[in-house]
Amino acid sequence: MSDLVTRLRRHNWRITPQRRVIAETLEGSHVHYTAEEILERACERMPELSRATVYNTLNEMVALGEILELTLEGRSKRYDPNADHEHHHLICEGCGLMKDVHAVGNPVDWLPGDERHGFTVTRASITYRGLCPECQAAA
Amino acid sequence: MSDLVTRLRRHNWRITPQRRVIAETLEGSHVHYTAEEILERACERMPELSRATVYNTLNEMVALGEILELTLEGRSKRYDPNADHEHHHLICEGCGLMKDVHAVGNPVDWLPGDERHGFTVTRASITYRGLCPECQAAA
DNA sequence: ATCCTAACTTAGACTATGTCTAAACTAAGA
DNA sequence: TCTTAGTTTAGACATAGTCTAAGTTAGGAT
Repeated sequence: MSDLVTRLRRHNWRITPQRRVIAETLEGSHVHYTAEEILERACERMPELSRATVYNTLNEMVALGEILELTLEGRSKRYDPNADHEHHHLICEGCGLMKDVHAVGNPVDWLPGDERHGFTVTRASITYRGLCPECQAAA
Repeated sequence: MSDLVTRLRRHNWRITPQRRVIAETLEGSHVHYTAEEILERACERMPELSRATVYNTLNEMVALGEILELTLEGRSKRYDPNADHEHHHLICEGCGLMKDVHAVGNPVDWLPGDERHGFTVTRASITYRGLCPECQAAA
């Protein structure tokens, strides 16, 4: 049973078969898929599912705050079902592998007042880069 | 005289009129333009400049390490001529205004060893989000 | 100076990613 | 059953960026 589906239902969101398949595809993964990858995987269970429904559904889940949209390099956005708790991302510069990570402290605190240019700063996300164990071995 | 042009020349890079215009357009700005914006502005000085040359030139300058490519939300990449010293970005969630900022300390130090999953972590960039003074007033 | 070659530039075709539209379908209440 | 709002669909459209093939240019060799 998908916990994401439960959370979505609380928003009085109609849980159609299409939306259920998309939510379960997202949540069942430990990597962050692109919309096209989600379409491809969801179509294995529901072949008539359309591209537009996948894009619409992902955008709506982002708007509801139940999943995160990640804009990283490479061309396409990726979707992270883990919107619950603060986390950052660690990306391998060799192969593109991505991991969720947790940093100590709040990065907002590391930004001095005179660097804020009058902004109210509400959040911060950190993208760490390096080489994963496999790519270190290959180098 | 463009300092970026000087740095590019050191890479034995042929400085053509097109490349000079692109470099000077980049460097003259305090905002980070998209490739299309650079094309548009550079064309004011050199109307026959082609889109392909702008994209090629920007990609080559990124590969040489002389400018930074920023992948932020919104659909297009932006280019930052200030590759020299470490800095992060602060973005207004209201209007999209972006500022370069400097945080205290090195974010790599805030990532505990057991959160590194065996990666060698070489760098980190922080994206701060909030509301600029104008958007606070409007809210 | 002229030739040669490699580097550079160009227009436009092509690809990838994502949005929009209009029509059809579905579910729930009157 | 009828109505209505919400949902889904195919495909057209939009945008960002890359590729290709041909033409141009710069600079070294003769």
